[in-house]
Amino acid sequence: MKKVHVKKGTVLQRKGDLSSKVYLVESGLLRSYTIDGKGKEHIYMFGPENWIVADNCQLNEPCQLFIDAIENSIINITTKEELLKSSPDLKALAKRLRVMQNRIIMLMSSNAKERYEHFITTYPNVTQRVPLKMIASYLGITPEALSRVRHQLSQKNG
Amino acid sequence: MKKVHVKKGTVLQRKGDLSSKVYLVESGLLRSYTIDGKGKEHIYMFGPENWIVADNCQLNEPCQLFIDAIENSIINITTKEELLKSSPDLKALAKRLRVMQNRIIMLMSSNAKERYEHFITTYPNVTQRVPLKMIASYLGITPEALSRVRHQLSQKNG
DNA sequence: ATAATTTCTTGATGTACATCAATGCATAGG
DNA sequence: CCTATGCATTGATGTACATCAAGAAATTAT
Repeated sequence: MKKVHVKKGTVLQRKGDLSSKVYLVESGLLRSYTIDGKGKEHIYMFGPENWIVADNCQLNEPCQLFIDAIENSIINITTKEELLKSSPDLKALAKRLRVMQNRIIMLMSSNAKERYEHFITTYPNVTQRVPLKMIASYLGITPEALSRVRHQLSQKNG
Repeated sequence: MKKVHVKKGTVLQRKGDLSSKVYLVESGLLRSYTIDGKGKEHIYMFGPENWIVADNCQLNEPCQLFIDAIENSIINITTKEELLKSSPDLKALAKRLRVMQNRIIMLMSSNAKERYEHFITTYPNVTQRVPLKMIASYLGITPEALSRVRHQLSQKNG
């Protein structure tokens, strides 16, 4: 747990970094965000005082978010390994957080087709077991829109 | 930790219930969802085998989600109190999960105006400290759209 | 203070998806 | 088995928001 002062504009983490840390904000304001395929920024989270900012990615996998300071800030930095040592229950929750993070990013940056493709790769099992209108409801689109997306995709793939 | 068999269609929790439980799915498939102001359903999560389904609401506050079984299922039911007893660290994470849950529901069910109103009540501090284009980026809309929403709102409130 | 850059606003136009409506297919219950 | 209910698809139309463009206001740097 290392305390540091960072200036407005300081970049703490870049998408693709491997050793993603956990930032506890003491004062100031952090921000985490992604950049989508079209180069558009999507803010995932603001981190004001007492907020925890982190990328819920797999340990040792390239992370997804940029994190920077948008005000001069005082923050405490920890590693995920350290946190896991002190409370191993977190492991189960980490998966859950990861799923939710991906969902939020998907909802902010993907169109209907991308959402559907994301779903069938994430939940290959579930896809076969529920009516399409439920998948549409999960994706935040209408059954009609999903039907048209599927038609489009089936054309393309034969 | 009580193990129960539930039939397809069984409702385990209704929006507004006070004693929201945690459901560990052993086999089968659960679903959690909200119903928005227009009566439209939005699926928050599917819970297949080994998934945990729960409403990340405050203890003793009315919950937000409906939970039901969409296949015959075997599930283990726990209370949140029980979980907190066994690992008190969860408390900090619970807040985080709650924020994320609300965000997901907002992204699926709210238009630009509702998103902005939701933001200023959730982050009254942050609103004053960041440029509007960042708020727009957080809300999943364009700065132009946010500007028009704000214009609309200022008309109404004087 | 002045210039340079960024932010915010406003208008015109475009588009992805929603909504509404009708029809053919499944699936379940009597 | 037949009927009823729900599901998926397709077409026509509507709409909220995106995109593009330009100018005004505010902020930052020199």
